[in-house]
Amino acid sequence: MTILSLGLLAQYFFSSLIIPILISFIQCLAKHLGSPCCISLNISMHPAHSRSHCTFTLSVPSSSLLHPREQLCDQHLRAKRARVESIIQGMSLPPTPQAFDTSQEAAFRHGRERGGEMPQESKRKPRVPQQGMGAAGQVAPTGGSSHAKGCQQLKEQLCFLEQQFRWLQEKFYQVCDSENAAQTQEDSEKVQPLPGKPEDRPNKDSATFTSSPHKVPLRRSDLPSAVRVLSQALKHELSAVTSQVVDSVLKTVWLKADSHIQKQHHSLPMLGPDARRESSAGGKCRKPLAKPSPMNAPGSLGSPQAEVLPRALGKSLGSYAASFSSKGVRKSSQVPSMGCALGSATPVQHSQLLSQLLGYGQHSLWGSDSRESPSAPERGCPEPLSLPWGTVKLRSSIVRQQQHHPLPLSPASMESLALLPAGRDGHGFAMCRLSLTPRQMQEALTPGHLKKAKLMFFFTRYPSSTLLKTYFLDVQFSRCITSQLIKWFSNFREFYYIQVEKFARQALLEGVVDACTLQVSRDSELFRALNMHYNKGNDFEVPGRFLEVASLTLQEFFSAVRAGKDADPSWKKPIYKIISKLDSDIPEGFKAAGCSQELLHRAESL
DNA sequence: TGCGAACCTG
DNA sequence: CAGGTTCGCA
Repeated sequence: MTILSLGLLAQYFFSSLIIPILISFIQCLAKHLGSPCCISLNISMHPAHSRSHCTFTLSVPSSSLLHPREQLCDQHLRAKRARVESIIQGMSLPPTPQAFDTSQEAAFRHGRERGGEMPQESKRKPRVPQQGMGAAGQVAPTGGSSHAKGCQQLKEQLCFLEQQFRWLQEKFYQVCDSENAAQTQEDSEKVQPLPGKPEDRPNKDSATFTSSPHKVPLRRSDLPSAVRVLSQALKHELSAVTSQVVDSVLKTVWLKADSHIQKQHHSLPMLGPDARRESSAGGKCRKPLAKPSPMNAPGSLGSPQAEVLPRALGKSLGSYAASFSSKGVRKSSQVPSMGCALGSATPVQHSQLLSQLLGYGQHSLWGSDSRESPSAPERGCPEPLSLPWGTVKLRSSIVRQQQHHPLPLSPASMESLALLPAGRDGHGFAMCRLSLTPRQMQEALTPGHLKKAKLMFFFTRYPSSTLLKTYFLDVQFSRCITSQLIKWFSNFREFYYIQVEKFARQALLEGVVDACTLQVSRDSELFRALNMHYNKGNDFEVPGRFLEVASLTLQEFFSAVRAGKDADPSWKKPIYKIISKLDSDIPEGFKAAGCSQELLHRAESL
């Protein structure tokens, strides 16, 4: 009996993330492979350290594990890969479709149908994944003993898995080490996996894991960005590995399930291109919001997160912060509480994801029937956190609802917004932030964020993505999120320019001669239209600067139209250029955590 | 070629 | 407001 003992990363991530997935899949796999190649799964979680340590062992009959651990080297993997590739080549034979029999097969078929990407998938040429996915993935039955082959494949999967975990573990410590030079030696010792002595690991891991994940963040309450790097690096790696695990195990089961299957082999659509695309570093996200993939959660952060970090924004209170009145002092008790509550929904969500992928109902194999995450404190965890991942589209309707029922904020209620602790520098926020798991930052934009963005438009019409990241600190930025925010402002500008142009033409028709006479005041129709759009309910005092910008925009459009420049298809470009230089600083209050939530909460409570 | 912005549409 | 397309730039 060969034991693969996988020393895991901090329980925080694995017990809630990886373990449930692995357990579920391997159980599924074991069930499917049947007795001759039975897999015994032994997961021991130390009760005393249930939140800090766990051991995960996979026991596989030695008959199916032919290679010693030493052979996990790259050369071996390459050899296997070459072999697999040769199999694939010999596999391109006429398919012999066969009906699915077992319930699981039906489930897989279901999952594939749900994926709905069969046609494209079959066209897609086989990917050549980087992390050895190929070795695990595309093995086709050649008609021999499927069980034997299944076991062989399983063995390879496990080897691969172990390698992945080890790599991930090292990654983790690398980040930790970079954080804490004092611990470098000690940690690096622990990181070194000792293949020959799996039994040694639990203790070491235990010692390490009980300290690192908790100590590091808490000790560095003054370094949120550093912790952010850590968390995001971890998320990225976890996602990648998880995705690969899922892919490889599913493929094994799938191939095992239908030894006569054919074409579809190339296209195992189960996880489809989405999952892979999402998990691959720097994966595209062309349609970020159309089909929110659950897998986009933590790991789709292909973007260099380091970019986000330089948050040492020098910008002080903008010259227009005056638009927020500034009396009264915000009580410390009002420190934004957004996201502070710990959500333990992760495993559940993963299970749901897996269930759906496999075509199971929500109440099946994974034993998860709760749709809602364990309720987080209402105040601390507003709506978004309890929603399933990435349901941005869903939220759009929420936005609409709320926009149709605007609840005006009293000027007084806005005061505290301006006085929110200046972003993450508030101690409470820093601590809160550090206690967030990667997942507890918003992974999708909420109605509150939209409202905030609209108000920000009064200050900046052309925010850079960097600036947006600066002002949406509670958002887990990904390529998708960034593009959505950018898109929002694009839409805002579109509406803005359309309105201004409309009024400019109207002024021209009304016989206005001097462009300088066109001034936008709070009484003007143009302002009302704009205010209605960006500040519905008039619960925010629009900065005077915005009136100046609007006036200038109006004059520019007026002059351009009067000069007949609108005959040029791109006659607006020069105007855009002018206006883009008129952005002003955004009040620090907008940076505050929970700012966007408060905007809505306040509206709701009034 | 990839990206961002504008443009158009629903 | 979001999706899709086009265009210009690097």
